[in-house]
Amino acid sequence: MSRNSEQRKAVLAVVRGTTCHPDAAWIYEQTRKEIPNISLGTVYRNLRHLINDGEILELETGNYKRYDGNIQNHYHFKCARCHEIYDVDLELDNVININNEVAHKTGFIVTHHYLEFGGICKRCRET
Amino acid sequence: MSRNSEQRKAVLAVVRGTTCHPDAAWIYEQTRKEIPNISLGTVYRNLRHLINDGEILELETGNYKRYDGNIQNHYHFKCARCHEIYDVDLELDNVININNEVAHKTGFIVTHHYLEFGGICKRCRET
DNA sequence: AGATATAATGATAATGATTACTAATAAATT
DNA sequence: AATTTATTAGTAATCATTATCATTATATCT
Repeated sequence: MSRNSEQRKAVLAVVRGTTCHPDAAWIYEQTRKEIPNISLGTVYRNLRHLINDGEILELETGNYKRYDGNIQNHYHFKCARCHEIYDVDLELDNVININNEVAHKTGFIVTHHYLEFGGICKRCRET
Repeated sequence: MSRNSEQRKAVLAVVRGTTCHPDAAWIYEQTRKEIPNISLGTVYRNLRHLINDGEILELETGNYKRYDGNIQNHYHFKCARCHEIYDVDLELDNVININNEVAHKTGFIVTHHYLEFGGICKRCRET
């Protein structure tokens, strides 16, 4: 049974409190401002716990994982130059029903989809 | 300048010759059937080279990377139970223009998108 | 064809992110 | 208060990937 420790609350607050899709090292640095002696292993353990509970999302980004406190359905844009991940808050109505379309054609159970755009972000484009 | 070694040709042939979206270890095992003393580092080096040349694609899958010899535009389905990746060869006409839609709304340069479906595949569903 | 330059290789060491381990701690229950 | 057990800090271990380096092989240029 979950005990909702101070460490877990701190990790969740950090992930929920940003839109920068941070990695574990950044979350570790931030939580240390509240709990200076927190262990990096504790951060990883609580991130996994929060993912299993559906409280945060995990993003697969090659060399390391990043985390997202926004569990609402939304899309991402990843800049190929600075590697920053931006939220794409578009209402893509024409994307909504493609789960059903794929399910029908493949015979698979389709529960979700992940859509990520790639290119160059505005800030990188202007420099 | 590229020298198109036997090792590179073997790695490319292996990645092109399957639809299973293999990881580096599997590609290593397969190429060893042709070139028994090939080094794992050589496999990694050539995979990276082929990616930079646009001859194969790299898939980000959490703990390790997987590779795709199909560079045509297509989508994927990842089974949450067996973790197999299937090609989704649908013509999703309504998805084609979303790059432009996102570019217009964000001001970013949008060159591509990656769309992955998730759920349970047919084989896992039936067992 | 032979000489030269340099890309590529095999073997192994190093790296970096993540996970496992362990003894100690702290919170819920009795 | 005693007991149970999840959680922690600290550290070691793991695993995929990358870097290093001496050697080999291939393309290019006379």
